[in-house]
Amino acid sequence: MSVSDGDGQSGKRGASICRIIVTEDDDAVRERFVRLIADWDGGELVAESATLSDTLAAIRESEIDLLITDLNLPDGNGIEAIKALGVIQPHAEAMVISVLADDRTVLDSIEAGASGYLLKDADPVDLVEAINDLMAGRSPISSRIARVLVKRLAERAERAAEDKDAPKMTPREMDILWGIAKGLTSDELAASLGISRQTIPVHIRNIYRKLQVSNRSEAVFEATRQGIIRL
Amino acid sequence: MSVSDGDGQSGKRGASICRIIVTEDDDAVRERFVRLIADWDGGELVAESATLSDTLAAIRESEIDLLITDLNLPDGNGIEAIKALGVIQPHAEAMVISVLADDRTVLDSIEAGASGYLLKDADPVDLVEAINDLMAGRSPISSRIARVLVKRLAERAERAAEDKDAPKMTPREMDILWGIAKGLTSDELAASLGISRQTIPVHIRNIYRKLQVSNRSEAVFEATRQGIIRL
DNA sequence: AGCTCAATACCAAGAACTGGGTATGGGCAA
DNA sequence: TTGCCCATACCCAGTTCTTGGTATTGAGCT
Repeated sequence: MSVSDGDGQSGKRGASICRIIVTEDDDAVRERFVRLIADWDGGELVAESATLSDTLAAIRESEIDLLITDLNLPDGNGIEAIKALGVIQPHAEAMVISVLADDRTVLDSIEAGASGYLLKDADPVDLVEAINDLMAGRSPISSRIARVLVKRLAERAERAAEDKDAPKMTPREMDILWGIAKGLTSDELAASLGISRQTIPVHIRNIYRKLQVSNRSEAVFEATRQGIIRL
Repeated sequence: MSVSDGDGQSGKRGASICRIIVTEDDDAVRERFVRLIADWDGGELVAESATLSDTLAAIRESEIDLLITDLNLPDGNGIEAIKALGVIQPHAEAMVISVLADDRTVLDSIEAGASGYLLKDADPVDLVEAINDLMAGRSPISSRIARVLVKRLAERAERAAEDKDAPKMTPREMDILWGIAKGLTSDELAASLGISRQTIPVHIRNIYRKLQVSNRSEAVFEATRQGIIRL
């Protein structure tokens, strides 16, 4: 199946040719990639490299649209190249092609700025389709890798679900809570909500009771910890 | 191309046949899915449904391994079915097949517990490969959908990077900061740190200056927001 | 109709916090 | 060594918070 939804050559780079760097220390694999790009009329290979330092040099010296990189490089980690690319040429995309699939590596790559991540395994990778995906603002990602992302996003939701037994604040109490988090005094709070300054302490006491705290700073801390206040 | 890395029928459900529910309100599309599953020898169709309520009933009444669902249902949102599945049959997997690709919908689906998300577009979807992926603990995800997940994970990293220019607190100031977050008064703080109560306000003022705030609750809020205090 | 609860408003006393000073010693870097 | 900064300590005046009351209105539920 094609997990990618294809719409061909269309891309956010418009009609311009995609300038590419390929970094891969295995000569055979790299040559295969290079040939695929050469046979394709939508991209131009700006540089090919087998080491991190060569790649970093190429990123500094040439304008590119796409970095395709392995992670295990003889002189370092491809993630460094992705980070450098994000700093020097923020407009460019980055894609990982690696055998690594552990959570830490995958998440580090994505957080470093990789938009695509293909697993280098039995299946021969259709590089051109992946490049088209990237240039069209999509993210070609192997299903094993995607699982890591899904797991990560789902576990955040689980934590939020645990917070569901958090005390329920009334709308007014939420106003007050945000106010004290922002450091407003009772007077400022009253003014900003258009109510009497005498009413503020009542709400605050109710908040204290619900959060089982006894002053403003502890309330802010607890409310944040319980996810009632999201940053 | 196959973005999925295939290893065929192997799955974490072992040799057992995969029990499936298909929910899709478009009769033609649903029939196509049903036929694909019928022609495949690795799965058994437990139920097919065109509505949310039928699906919820099926989830309650039948043991299943996989829910394949559309989101736009005549009587509600398929995400509800995914949530129900997570509660009633937590062992089961869920996959979305929808035309929707907006961030909110995608993230809600994943957070509800969907492990796969295929976009219903021009490309005919290879359902069987997607099911194999899911049963093997991988996540078949269209590249347009994957982009949403990548974006979300990357923006969290960006925020963490911004935190690096957070003001540096001295060890003592960190003690004080934690103390006020826990709601201690100056006296309690002095006692717990074994220093004079007169010294506390000095540290607090320094903290205020560094965080550019003017009271305890705002300090707790800012310190939390900037990652100086981790929950 | 009666009940509960959120939201509103007011008063007052005592505790806690804030912001303005000043000063000493210790450690670390230029 | 000098200078800077952290940590310590003290004083004080003014402001704000906390906590104890009481009470009215309207929304929602039984």
